Amino acid sequence: MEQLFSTLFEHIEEKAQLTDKEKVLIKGFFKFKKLRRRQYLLQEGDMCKYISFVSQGLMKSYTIDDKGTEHINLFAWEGWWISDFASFIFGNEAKLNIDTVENTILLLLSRENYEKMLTEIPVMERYFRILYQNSLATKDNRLISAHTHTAEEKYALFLDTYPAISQRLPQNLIASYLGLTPETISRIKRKMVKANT
Amino acid sequence: MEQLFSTLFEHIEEKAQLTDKEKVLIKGFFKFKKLRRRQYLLQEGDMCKYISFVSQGLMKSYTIDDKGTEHINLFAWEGWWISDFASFIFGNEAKLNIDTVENTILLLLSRENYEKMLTEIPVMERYFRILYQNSLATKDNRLISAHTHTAEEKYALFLDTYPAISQRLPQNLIASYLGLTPETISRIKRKMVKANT
DNA sequence: CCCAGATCAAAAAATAGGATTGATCTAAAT
DNA sequence: ATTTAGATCAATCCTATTTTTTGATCTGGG
Repeated sequence: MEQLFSTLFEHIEEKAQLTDKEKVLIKGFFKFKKLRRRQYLLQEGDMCKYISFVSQGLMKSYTIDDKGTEHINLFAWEGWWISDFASFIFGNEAKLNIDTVENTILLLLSRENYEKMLTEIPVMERYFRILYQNSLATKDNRLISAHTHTAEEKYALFLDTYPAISQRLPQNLIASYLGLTPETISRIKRKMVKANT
Repeated sequence: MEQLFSTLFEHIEEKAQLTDKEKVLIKGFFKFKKLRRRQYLLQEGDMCKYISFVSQGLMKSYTIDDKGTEHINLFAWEGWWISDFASFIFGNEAKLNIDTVENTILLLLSRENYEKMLTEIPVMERYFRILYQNSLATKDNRLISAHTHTAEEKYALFLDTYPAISQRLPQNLIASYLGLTPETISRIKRKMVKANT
């Protein structure tokens, strides 16, 4: 119970200092949620009522095209937030699906508690400002990479950027994230292995 | 789309007559939900905002004890309703978990629409009265059986009472429903086969 | 016209879910 | 005290589902 917040506090304290009093307050704003592997947190068309902090586990958010293919938008593991932001902020229907890749424990923050927390604990303004700023910056990277790199480069870059998480992901999900087919990844791998021997 | 309501209308019309006008009205009160195999509909601690009619598929509701063992409360297949009734009616936190055994299509009825439907379509009062009355009666059966029958009798009775659904359930779930271990069921089966040869 | 990568179909490999078996253990009923 | 029904634990087996790989063929942009 206690320990589930430690990931969150560590994460916050990378960006802003917290007093013990603040920590106690913060805890009060969150709800727990445990999800088994491959469970939905959010489906397209639902309202996204929470932003969720991953305390343990691994999730993905994605869209599904007309052909039924998943396009992964984001992976979130320990220390990441995940939600359909447009739906959470503006209250419209979610365009994203979110589900778990591994069994996951989440800390949920409702819109109401989010606002409350920001007014009652001003240092959290700073935390979220930095958080958003960072994710905006990486989102740009992602778009640039999509255009300028070959399949092999994208894959190598992914392994390089997220070595730990690559281990935890089946490679068809990596493919979906990179906008490639699983077959392509498989062939790239074979080529890479050969090149190394 | 149309056809998803046919199970519901058939089920209602076993208990009360409906005009075409009423059918159109009724449709308006429901939302669809599609769930893959092994997905949650409801978790302990959530609010149960809907009662759900199973249009296709198979679900279970259950509690989890301190040791992490599931105790199945109810199976619901085509033509059954499922929910955490206490949570739906009184608005407290759900004590039950509900998830799918097979891919399932549900018709969801919110508390608000439930009330509306009952006032706007009085014949539905009769439908639900009979429905509740019947489930109360079977619940008694269940309790009696738990005390008075041996494992073998319980299992045989289950197969006999729900021959069709037994086919669709893995036997560890039947075990959990009957308050037995999977091993015990396995041994009973072996015994029964022997006895028949 | 070439080539990176997609698409389609099938097969192979890896995992996960379920069922079975044997070996104890326990509590209630004789 | 002893029997017995059924639980518990651990290991193994079987089967279904997921994931990866492979080969063959197609496609659109440079």
